[in-house]
Amino acid sequence: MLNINDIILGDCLEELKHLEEESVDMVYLDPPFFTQYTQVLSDKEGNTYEFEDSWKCIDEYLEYISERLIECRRVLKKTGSIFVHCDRNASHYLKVEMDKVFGMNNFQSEIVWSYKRWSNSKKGLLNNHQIILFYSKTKDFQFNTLYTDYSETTNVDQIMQDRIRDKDGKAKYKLDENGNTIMGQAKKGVPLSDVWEIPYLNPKAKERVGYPTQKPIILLEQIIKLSTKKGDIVLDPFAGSGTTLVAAKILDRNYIGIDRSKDAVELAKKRITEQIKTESGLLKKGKKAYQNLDEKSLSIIKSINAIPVQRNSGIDGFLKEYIEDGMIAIRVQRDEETLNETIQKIEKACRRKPCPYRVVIRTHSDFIDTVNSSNLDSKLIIIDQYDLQIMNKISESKN
Amino acid sequence: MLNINDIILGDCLEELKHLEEESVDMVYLDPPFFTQYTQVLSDKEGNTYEFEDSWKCIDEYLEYISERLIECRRVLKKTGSIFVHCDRNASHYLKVEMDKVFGMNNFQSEIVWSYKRWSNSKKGLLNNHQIILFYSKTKDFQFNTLYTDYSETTNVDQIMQDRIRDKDGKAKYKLDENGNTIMGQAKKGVPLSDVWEIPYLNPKAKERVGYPTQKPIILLEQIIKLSTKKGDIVLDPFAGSGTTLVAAKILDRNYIGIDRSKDAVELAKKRITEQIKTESGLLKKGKKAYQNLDEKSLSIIKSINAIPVQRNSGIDGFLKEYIEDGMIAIRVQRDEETLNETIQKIEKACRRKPCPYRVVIRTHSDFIDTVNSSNLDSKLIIIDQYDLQIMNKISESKN
DNA sequence: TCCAGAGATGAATCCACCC
DNA sequence: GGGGTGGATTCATCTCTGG
Repeated sequence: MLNINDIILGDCLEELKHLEEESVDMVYLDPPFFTQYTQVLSDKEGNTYEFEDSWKCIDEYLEYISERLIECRRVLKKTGSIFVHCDRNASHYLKVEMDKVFGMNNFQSEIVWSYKRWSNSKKGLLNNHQIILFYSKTKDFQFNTLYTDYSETTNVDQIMQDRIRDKDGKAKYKLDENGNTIMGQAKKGVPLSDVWEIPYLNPKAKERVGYPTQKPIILLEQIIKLSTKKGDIVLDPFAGSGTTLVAAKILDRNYIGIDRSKDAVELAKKRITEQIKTESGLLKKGKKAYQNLDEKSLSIIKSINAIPVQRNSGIDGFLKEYIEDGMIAIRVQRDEETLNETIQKIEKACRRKPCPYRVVIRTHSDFIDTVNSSNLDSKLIIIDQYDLQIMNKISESKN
Repeated sequence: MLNINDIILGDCLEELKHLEEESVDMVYLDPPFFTQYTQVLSDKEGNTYEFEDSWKCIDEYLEYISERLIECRRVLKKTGSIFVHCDRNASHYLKVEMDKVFGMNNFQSEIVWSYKRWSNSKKGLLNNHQIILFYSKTKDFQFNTLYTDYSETTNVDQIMQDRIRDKDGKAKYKLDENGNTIMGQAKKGVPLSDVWEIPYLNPKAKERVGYPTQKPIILLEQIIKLSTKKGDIVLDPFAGSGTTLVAAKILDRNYIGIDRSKDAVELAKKRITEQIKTESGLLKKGKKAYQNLDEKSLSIIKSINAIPVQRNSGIDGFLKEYIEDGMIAIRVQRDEETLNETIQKIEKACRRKPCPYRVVIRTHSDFIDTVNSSNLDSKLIIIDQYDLQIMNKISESKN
């Protein structure tokens, strides 16, 4: 018997044999990838982690995985599930193996973990997702439906209102005696989809322990919440830096971890005692918190040849057109702003930046005379919105 | 030889043999799904469409696909690519076949088409994505990088400033001799990722023509834009309702479509001729198609205080502001129009209408001198687009 | 022509610092 | 102290070069 809440050093094929059958509630499997050479990756302290994943061919790799999958299935309870993190180049072969071991009928979902990431010059599309296969052992698997917020375009009233069917089977809103719609019970939200947008572990995140391929804790938390309840046992046969185990501990689940690398086991043990979880501002506050551009300003920026920029309170975007040695910053005057305020904002934002020219789009004519023209240099360009220009020309033509 | 810009009735395996090798720039393949029974589906008018996709076993299905894949590869140019829309249940087997036919090295991307869709609550995660495999014929494939906006969390310094690396590989902002930051190169935005969030075709959308598994036109447009240029040939061996062909037509690509079903071929032909026959036919296909065609004009109209009008031949919108005895008509110059043409169009459209003033927004500077100014009266107002005005002011300031 | 190793890449985002 | 902004770090990278 393996101890619960421990990380074992060893090959999971051997170690799993010490585990009783049908004793585990969930398995998260993040196996080494299929690369045909030995990879040595190192963290910032200079520790190296060697992946001995040098397989002669894909079949040898698949046999390696398959043997371990069979053991995983054996130790899983009848109500258990398994989540397999896939290699981009071998995911399809992996799924074929999964079908063999767990059965096509027990395939539940192909989860897409999608994220934005720093780019690097590449011909083709940016690689911004990974696949996690979700299989159950039987059809009576444990599953907790999670709910997300309704999408912004959904008509909430429509969700809230009760409906009945008339005699033709058509659905209608239920009305009370006064003809008003009746509100139904508040619904919980939309059931979780199989596409998960979770930020990639940032280079500067405290959560990072330096282990390559480290996954965000939130990703594992979501998997654990879906498939287990408190007190259940989570197994990670390729524990690595121990993210799964940390997530299990945070959520009051029990865990068993196995890894071949001594460094990894030590790192994981240390990590569990001092859990550090990054508070992702992006997930917590949402994208909206960073958006400084309202719909109108955004449409103006986009209508010309310019790139919008959200996370800056003074600059709305840059012209794509390039002048000698610099970019041209643009700001659209907001409805509640005087022209002076708009100018101050863009000037402040550009103060320490190499902006040879700043452009303000004036959207309304109030307070024009409050602009202190002595402060303006020729590098600040003020352009009137089209309708202002049109009205000007019309009054000119009348005189 | 098959004719270009036509839809052929027949099995693509046979028909493709009439096509010369290395003659096609892109193949979009949306094969029948692997279901082990005959599907009969019907549209809202009660017409039924029968799919004979009943295969005895997965191997038979794969052989069927594989034969056709080989033909597709043969007709593809060396610079060509293929996009295969995958069945949820057979995608992995399909990818194994693709690896065999096109080679692992020519695998470019696994595109995730993600969408939000209500569905009956089954146990498990909502199935909200589909996979499109992107392979090229050789490594010298044609590819046009598309750009998207920066993330909300990106700060402007990242975009503006150049960096260098010291000998330890650490990145720092580049400074000139005075300690000021140095400008970066012109930026175009973020290269497109492999996760595409495109709304699933609304069942009630007018774009829907009743044929099952119809794909949104934007999805196909994106694929075509990525992999082909104007005048290239797009092949769809399972053309179905002809979405690919319509998208190709809209983007000035040539197309060849094949389908086994007489109904499908007729439907696709009808859809394309409608597309060509009346310009306003586009409008019937919904707002999306309209927006797509004249996105830029529409965003300019929307960015000012104006009401967009449906695709009149000469007028894009009217100012909400009212002058004495009439409305002010606006037209945005199209990329392919000279200023003269733009003026003629709006003047013609306004001839018999009470438009005291007409406004033209000039979007590019070609052919300016061809305007015969003697024809212009003061009731025609020409306004430059913001970026033209900005560039003018900048050159003024330099003199 | 293929492989290995060196060198270039560039935006995302958490964190630290500043006002 | 709280909101906003500048800085730093990263890539189971990607591309190019030389043997």
